[in-house]
Amino acid sequence: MALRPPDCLICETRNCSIMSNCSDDLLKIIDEKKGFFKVRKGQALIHEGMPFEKFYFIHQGKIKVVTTGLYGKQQIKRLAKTGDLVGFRGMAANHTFPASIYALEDSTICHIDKDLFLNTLKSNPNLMFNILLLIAGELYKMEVRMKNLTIMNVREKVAESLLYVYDTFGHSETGELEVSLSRQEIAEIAMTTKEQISRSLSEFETEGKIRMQGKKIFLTNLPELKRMIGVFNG
Amino acid sequence: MALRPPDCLICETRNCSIMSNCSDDLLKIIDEKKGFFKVRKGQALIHEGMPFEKFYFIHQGKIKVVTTGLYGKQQIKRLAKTGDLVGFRGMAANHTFPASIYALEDSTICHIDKDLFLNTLKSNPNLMFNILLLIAGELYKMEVRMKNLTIMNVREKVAESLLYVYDTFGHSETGELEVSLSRQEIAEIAMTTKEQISRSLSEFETEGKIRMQGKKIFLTNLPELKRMIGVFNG
DNA sequence: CGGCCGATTGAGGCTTATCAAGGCCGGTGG
DNA sequence: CCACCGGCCTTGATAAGCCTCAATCGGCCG
Repeated sequence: MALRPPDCLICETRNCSIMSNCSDDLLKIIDEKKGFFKVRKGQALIHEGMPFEKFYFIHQGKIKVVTTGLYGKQQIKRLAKTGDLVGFRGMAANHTFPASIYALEDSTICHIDKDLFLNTLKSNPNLMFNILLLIAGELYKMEVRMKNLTIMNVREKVAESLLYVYDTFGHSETGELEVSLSRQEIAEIAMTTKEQISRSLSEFETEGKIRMQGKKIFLTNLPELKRMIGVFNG
Repeated sequence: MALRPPDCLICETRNCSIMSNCSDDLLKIIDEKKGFFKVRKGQALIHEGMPFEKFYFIHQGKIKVVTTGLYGKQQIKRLAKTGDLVGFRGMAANHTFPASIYALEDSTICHIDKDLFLNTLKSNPNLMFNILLLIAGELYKMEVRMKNLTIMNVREKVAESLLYVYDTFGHSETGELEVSLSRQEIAEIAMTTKEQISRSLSEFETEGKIRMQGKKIFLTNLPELKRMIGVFNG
């Protein structure tokens, strides 16, 4: 369990991440200044309300972003995985983190100082433009999700959430979701209750839309699930 | 009703808008290339699904951003006014506009070519950084709003929507909302029905939270409204 | 003055959250 | 190896909140 940080220049996530078109010189600076740590499944790497001081990259793993709303209700705003940049919402939210982030499995995290990263951006318009596109994309996805969650009924929200997990964390060739989530966690994604998740999943199984086996969930009929939420092109 | 476009260099919205730290040279280029038009109350300036080709600035007026969801349900995603940049979500949404935009009152609009604006950004890191912060701010606000709309009950959503209109479009010294919205429109902001809006507004009036007079709505007790939605600091 | 459109108010029914009971499964200790 | 325990999941019953439909009201304009 060595804590030797990975080398940015040969990081396996470099090619797919936002840093893909970052020059070697720039990366070398980031590499020297970056921090690195591990988090175990279930542990938090960011606590809601903490001052915003760093940007975080998921070097390896899966995380959930959780906020607390009225009456203490928990909501999973977002899921992220290896290669994703997280925590940048602190930039806009009065320089505190608007949400907590928990590891869904043992994960490794790199982080760099806020000011260093922002200065890097300013001296590198291409990188900044990529970040801009990234954030604009997040905004677009969030607005679509908001539209869905405020209009859909429970069954539709559950279907949408399953597809969201499927798209975000991937799946085996049998359609099995590559993450283990409790009913409560799925409920916090779909903005409903754990009982409704149980009911909907049971219904979906009898309707042949999914298959369950222990804690595993297989999406065996994607077109049907997509049709439920108004996606008609397979 | 002359259609002479305003001069960017002396535009009254320059100081408060995103273009505030744009150099005169840059503004001169934009000024020469920009388009300008008027739109009457109720008319659309952007139609959902249109190809994304321009960025739009509200030179003068008030607008609503509307999307259509499952079963044709309309939702008002956002309100904007004089000086605001609108339409940039098309950037992320596969280069089509994800929403329609309607004028809430007679308004004047400036627009510039997408590529010209993006090139301007790339050659001006400070401006790009401001746009980045703007978008990050929009993302943050959208996430807060999503949390609210998915957790709150109807009364709370109506209170939240009234405060949103109040903050966005301003108010007279008597607390009167400076915009005229139908019950249906308020419902599309709060994600409920026009009947529930009627009921909630009547209740709020008897509870002394607001006052109504014809089509006018006065927010006469802000602290009470804010307390309803969990804002305790006055 | 009449008609039309939006707002209001009430009644009914549907969806969903909540509460409660029972089942399943994995872990632990006898 | 088996019994027990606790946590999570499932399923059912109930109740509350909300949407829908419908009737009435009120203002505005022709």
